[in-house]
Amino acid sequence: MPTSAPPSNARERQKRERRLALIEAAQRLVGERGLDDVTVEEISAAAGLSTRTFFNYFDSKDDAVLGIQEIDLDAEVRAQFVSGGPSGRLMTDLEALVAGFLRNAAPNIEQGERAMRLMVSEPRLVQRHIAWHQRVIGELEQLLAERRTARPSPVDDDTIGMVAGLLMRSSALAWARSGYEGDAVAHLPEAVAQLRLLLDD
Amino acid sequence: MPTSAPPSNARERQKRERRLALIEAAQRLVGERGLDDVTVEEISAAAGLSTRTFFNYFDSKDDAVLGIQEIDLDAEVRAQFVSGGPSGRLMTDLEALVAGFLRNAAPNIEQGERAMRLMVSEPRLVQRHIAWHQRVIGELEQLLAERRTARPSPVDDDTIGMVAGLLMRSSALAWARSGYEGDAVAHLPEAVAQLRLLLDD
DNA sequence: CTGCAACTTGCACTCACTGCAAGAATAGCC
DNA sequence: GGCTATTCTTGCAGTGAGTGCAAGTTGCAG
Repeated sequence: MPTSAPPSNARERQKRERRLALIEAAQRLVGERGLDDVTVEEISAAAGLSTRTFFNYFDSKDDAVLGIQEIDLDAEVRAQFVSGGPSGRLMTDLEALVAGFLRNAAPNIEQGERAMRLMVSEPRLVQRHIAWHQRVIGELEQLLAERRTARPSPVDDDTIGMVAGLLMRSSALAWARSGYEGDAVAHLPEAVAQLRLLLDD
Repeated sequence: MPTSAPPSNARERQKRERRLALIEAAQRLVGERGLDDVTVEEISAAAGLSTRTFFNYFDSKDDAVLGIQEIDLDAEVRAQFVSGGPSGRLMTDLEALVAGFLRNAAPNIEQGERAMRLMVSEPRLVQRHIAWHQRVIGELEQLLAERRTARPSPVDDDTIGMVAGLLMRSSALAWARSGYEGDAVAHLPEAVAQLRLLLDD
């Protein structure tokens, strides 16, 4: 028996299934008809749930299409960053941290890919995707405050946060550009390289 | 007679006045009661206009609070960037271009400042602000495509666009941090410096 | 003064989203 | 198995954002 995915608990399993069903229905319908020609009612019905229940799972229609969920960073990655690691060089450690977030971003890689594809045709989703970065950055800024005691930096939190957001999106775009090879994390180094290239003119 | 602000045209003047009245009312009411406890109807009434007219001026309540408008880049700045200038080094020229956008971003500096203040208490506004960057970046990506013919670059458009967005927001934040000294453009070099500092670890 | 174009407004409508309270499913305990 | 506390779903009623349309109103040009 695998240790990872299925929590023996029957309640948790159904919760997960319903969540996935909603995302799946949302992505399919929006792909067919467009974001503004699909109602939450239709999505819910397609997933076999009530409209009201939809909003127990997602804050908005857009969130469901993107499959947005809470991000839970690995405790290990978190602890290492806070204590000034793993390398001691901020930019390098930031890259490791972003990788940690990206790894836990999408539980389902196909849904992540479909979300990326839909962003091309529905620009509003890009905005929501970027807005989601904000939440991650909020989490990150707490870590930064803690890390500062261990290892101060002259760079302000805002800049660090924005660069982290940029790297997440840039990785996702590189992933898309590659035709969705591997996962987004695999394209993080490429994102960093592009950024350095620009800064070095 | 000044060449800049007042277009003798009576229609244009009233349009501008109504627009400003709506922003002013929106910012005041939201400052007093919070974003979710103010309706568009109330804002419109406070500005002496109908609800329907409100939506002839702004796409959403949030846009009015931020005073968001179309960005019109100076033709000169635009032409220079497209033809590979002014310096020929991409990062430097990008900075000049961003300065051009920032200069035309807010016609009224006090309203810009109030918008920044409201973003602190209303996080949703930050998201809308960032979403507005997206529109600017859309404009910018066209310019990039044109510039490429004059002066190719190994850096992809997405990265350049995101860095431009980062610089705009970073400048605004530095401006806020300074206690709103001068305008946002004045803090652009600071934003660039912070970014370089981080990249150089 | 007159006809034209731009702008405002009211009206009716759709739909996202929320709070609440009642009902169904499940977990855990004996 | 049966009982109870908890959690989750759902219906209902409501608020308010945002849109299309058609009818007025206002400023503009000749």
